[in-house]
Formats: sequence, structure tokens, C-alpha cells
Amino acid sequence: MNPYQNLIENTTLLNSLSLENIRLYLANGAFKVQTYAKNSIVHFEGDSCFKLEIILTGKVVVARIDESGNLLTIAEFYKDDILGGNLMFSKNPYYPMTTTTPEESVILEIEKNLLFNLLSESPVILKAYLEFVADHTFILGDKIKHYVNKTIRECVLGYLEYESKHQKSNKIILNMTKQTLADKIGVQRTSLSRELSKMRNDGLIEYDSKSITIL
Amino acid sequence: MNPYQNLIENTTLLNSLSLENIRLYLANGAFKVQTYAKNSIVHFEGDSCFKLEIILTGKVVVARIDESGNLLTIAEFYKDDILGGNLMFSKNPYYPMTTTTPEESVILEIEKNLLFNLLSESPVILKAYLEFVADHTFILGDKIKHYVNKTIRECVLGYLEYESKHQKSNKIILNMTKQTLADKIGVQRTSLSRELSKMRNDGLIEYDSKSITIL
DNA sequence: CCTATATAGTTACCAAGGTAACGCTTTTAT
DNA sequence: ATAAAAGCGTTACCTTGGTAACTATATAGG
Repeated sequence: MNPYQNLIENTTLLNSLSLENIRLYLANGAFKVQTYAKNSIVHFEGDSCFKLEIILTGKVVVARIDESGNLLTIAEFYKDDILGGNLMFSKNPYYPMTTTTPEESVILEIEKNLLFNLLSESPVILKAYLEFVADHTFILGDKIKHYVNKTIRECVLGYLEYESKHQKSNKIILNMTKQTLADKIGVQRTSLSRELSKMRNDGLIEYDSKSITIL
Repeated sequence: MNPYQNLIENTTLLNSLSLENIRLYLANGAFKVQTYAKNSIVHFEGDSCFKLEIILTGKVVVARIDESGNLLTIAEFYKDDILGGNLMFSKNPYYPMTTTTPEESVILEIEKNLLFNLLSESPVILKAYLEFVADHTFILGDKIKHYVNKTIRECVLGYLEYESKHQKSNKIILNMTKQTLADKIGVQRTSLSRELSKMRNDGLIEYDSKSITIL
């Protein structure tokens, strides 16, 4: 018995599928389970997309790397989330960004034709799918809204505001390095450092290597 | 008889619907036709989205306006295209940007529940819908790819390259004002002016008020 | 325990581009 | 026809932030 059957059964997208069907699809190759080691590349920018992926365990990062090698993290996805949903049915089904696994991850691949059949036969799956796709678009739109044409200070304040609500505290614990934060915002680490120091001078924040406190 | 019946019948999304059904939906209010005057606002940023819209005639522009009133045009949609497709089924169904009609436009509104029924009952409509949604996401991703962290010169060259292919000529006719071009790229008009002049000095282009020629 | 590597902070220098102010030309409306 | 408004180019000034080079600390592997 496939050890991932149980994980598949509990995904938001596929929890209405019967165990028999899951077994069948795994057996006939319409479902495939792939394991990626830490720091693997799942898709290169420009690769074409013929299958939907569901993250069974681990974490996937979508990032844009420009000609000079600069990184801008666009989105992070975790267990249960889907990948490629917005792309697959496009006339240009090419991944616009690079996708990597910063930690070991297990991903279920669903063949495009099977997916289309599932969507047209099951309103429950269709509803869940449309919701996933919509939320992903929302993330993209949000990225544009927040990070295009904004100063580093505004990006940092936006991040702090979000995290402050999330962590329910004015003292925000950074569970990442400053380098990673800089990549998320899409700026150089040194520039982030400089701006943080300016913000401290201006009495807006206090910070150390592991946390930032909003004053 | 509704004068727009014919237009509706010929849309990519709904061309598989029977004339009777179109009449029925128009009669019972699940379909509604709205006319917008030149320079109307269709949706404000933050409005919530409960219906799908199909452009029957005219043009719709999606733009982001920041606190200082600066404009960045994200996308333009024409006859036959859909609006709100990516949003409606999201847990946060709020328009992330402002939508306007720069010219008189006629838009068909489709009630969300009816749309969902159509999608689950008709694989043909589902397929067309998924394709539209995917292509729209592609446009968004493309915006991020092209306009984030790039110089004005790169944006201009990207635009010229695209238009040059499209117009099949090195002499690109600008069917818009320089101000509009600047908004598309997301920069100040004066900065665009300056960069164009620099590019002329560098021997890259020649231009006047209505065209730009690539050398 | 000690060295190597990742993480951080600092700063001088410079390029890109936003702002504002001005002048000229073209369109549009009355 | 004429006034008002919109479009366009130019330029001095200044802020933002990327680059690079250096230093300091922390963490991990031997």
C-alpha cells in the first residue's frame, strides 16, 4: 500500500475522492508522488506545465531570479496547497518563475486530463479548485500592490504590520535571517540593514538579530 | 428582444449556450447587461466581487493608484474578455485594483451561482473559463516579471520589442499619449521623456510625438 | 577548542529616477 | 475664433537604494 495514500486522502482538493479511486489513479499513473530533497528545483522558469501539483509535505518557494542573479520571493506554499493551477489550462502554459523546495518535500502530481475530468464531474472538487486558484491570484495581485513602486521603508512597515497582527505582539520574532527577509522584499541585504538603522534613528523601531519591535 | 443577445451568443465563454437559455437568464436576472459611459469606474479597489463580467463592447483598464495618486496600468481588456474570474471564488473576493472604462463599454454580468452551475454542468464552458483565468494570471505574472526592478530603459525596450513584432515594423506608431505610455510602464512622464532623449543620444532610437523608430 | 562559513552592520560612492518649475505646442470646448 | 486644458520636452535638485569593501559576530564541523 502506498504510504502517501493517507496524505492524499486528507488534502483539501481531493478529500472527496474515494480511497479506491486514489489507489486506482496511483496505480495507473494519473497520480504520481515525487520527493524533492532540500534545496531542489521543482521547475525552472520557462518549463512547461502539464500537471497539477499538490504539496503533501514540506514547503515550496516561488521566486523570480533576474539576469544579475537577484532574487525576489513571490510566494511560499505549504502542505495542502496546489501548484500550477492557474497555469495549466493557459495557452502559454509556462512557469513564469522558478520553483524550489527549501526543505525536503513530497509532491503529488496529477495528470492534466484526469484533473479536468475530476473538475467537470465533481462540483465539490471544482469549488475547492476555483478557490485555490482565486487565492493564488490574490497573492500575485497583492505582491504587485505592495512591492511595486514602494520604498524599502514602506515594505518593511507593511511586513511588520502584517506580522504584528499575526504574532499578536509589537515585538516581531523573525523566524528567518535578514538576508531572507531582504529577498522577500526584493532588496539588497545591505540596503535593508541601512533602512532598519535609519528607522531606529527615527524612533520607529528597535531591533536585534532575532526580532524587531514596533515603537 | 434584447439587443445584446447576439453579442452574448458570440462570446468565447458562452457560445455553447442556447439562445433560449440566454433569453431565460436575461429574463430572470441571472444575466444583466450594464452600459458604462466613457471614463466610468466599474469597480473601486476593495469592492467585493460577486459576479463575473464579460466585456461585450468597449475596453476596460485595470490600474493601481497609490496614495500619492500615481497610476500604474496593470492590464487592458477588450471585447470578449472576462473580468473577476480569478477573484469571485476566493475567500477574499475583493477587487485588488481599480477598474475603469476609458471608452463607452457594455458589460454582461453573470451571477456567481449561475456561473458555478454552468461550469459544473458544461465541460466546454469550464474549459474556456479555465483558459481565461489562466491567461489572466499569466498577464499578472508577466507584469511582475517585466516591470519589477527594471530600469525605464529596459521597460521601454521591452515595450518597443513587443510592439515592433506586433506592428511588423521598426517604426512603432504610438496610438496613445506619452503620458499613457508612462502610466503603462509605471513611471513619471518627465522621467520617460528624459530617458527617451537619452536613448536618442545613445543612437538607439529616433522619435517624435506619434512614433518611435528603433535604429 | 578552533577554524571556516554564514550572518550582520556600516559607509563612501554612484546611478536611476522622482519632483518641480518653466516654456512651447496641440487639442478641445465654448 | 479664442481661451482653457492637455500634451510634451527640458533641466536643476535631491532622495532612494544598489555596489563594494571592510569588520564583527555567531554557528557549525572537525
